[in-house]
Amino acid sequence: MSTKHGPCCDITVIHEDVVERVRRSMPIEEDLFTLAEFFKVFGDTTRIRILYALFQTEMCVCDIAHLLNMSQSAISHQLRVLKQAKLVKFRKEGRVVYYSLDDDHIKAIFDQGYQHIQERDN
Amino acid sequence: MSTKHGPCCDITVIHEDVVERVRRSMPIEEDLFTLAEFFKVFGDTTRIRILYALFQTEMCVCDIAHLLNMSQSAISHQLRVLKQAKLVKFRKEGRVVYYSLDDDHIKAIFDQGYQHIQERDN
DNA sequence: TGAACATATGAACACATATTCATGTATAAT
DNA sequence: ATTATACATGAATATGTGTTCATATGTTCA
Repeated sequence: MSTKHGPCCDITVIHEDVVERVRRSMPIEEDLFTLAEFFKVFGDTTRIRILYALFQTEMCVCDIAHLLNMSQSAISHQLRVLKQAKLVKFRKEGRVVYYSLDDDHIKAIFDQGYQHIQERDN
Repeated sequence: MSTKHGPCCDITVIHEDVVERVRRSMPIEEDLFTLAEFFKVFGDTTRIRILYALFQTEMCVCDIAHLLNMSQSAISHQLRVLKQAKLVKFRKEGRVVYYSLDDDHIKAIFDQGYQHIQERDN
């Protein structure tokens, strides 16, 4: 294992060879950004609660708002985020809009998250 | 399907029965919060990049900083977040601190995320 | 047509968060 | 001991984000 030292943009590097090898294995920047953006959607309690609700059945906006004890506007804004991430889809029936899940991976991702947390908090 | 209407905290409810049924199926508030907190950790490009680097090998702080072309301080702060989430562990060797992954689910979660994104962006 | 209603949306505000900067701590080397 | 090094950390700052408020849009019903 090399023990080279050297500054680069004011940063000391200890294992130049390791850094180079890892650098070549890294996914492209754009993909990493997209992945982070995707997980950011799950990083909010309100959106998590909406998704868990939709695991059970499709629901209209005002029912979700009632269920979560939040304003219709707040829910609508969050549904837009979920819609943009293509995690939910919707159908209109008159003036009522019913939202439902639009992805099979959500449950799997949640379960993986739960597993980690449970093992972690022991 | 019932079509009851009624105000609750200024919110109209259309399907009272559906709301009640879903409410009973919801996980407890604390778990949903914890899960959101967990996913929040993945919702940042820097942390995602660190984790991808550590998929390859353990690395010390300054090497990670060099790899990602960021300051030592910025990396150190983010490593603290990853450490608190128990996603990485570390070992000290003199003054050098080597970080590595501390969870088997990370790769699986990332793969699920990638799958969704790939299917979505077609 | 007009009123009521379900939802969407832009702007404002409050709060969270990522990075920088300065500095502290611990270890190694001279 | 003193200096240099690798990392950690608190404070400050800038940027991002969630909710509220007001209002717009589109549909139903009288």
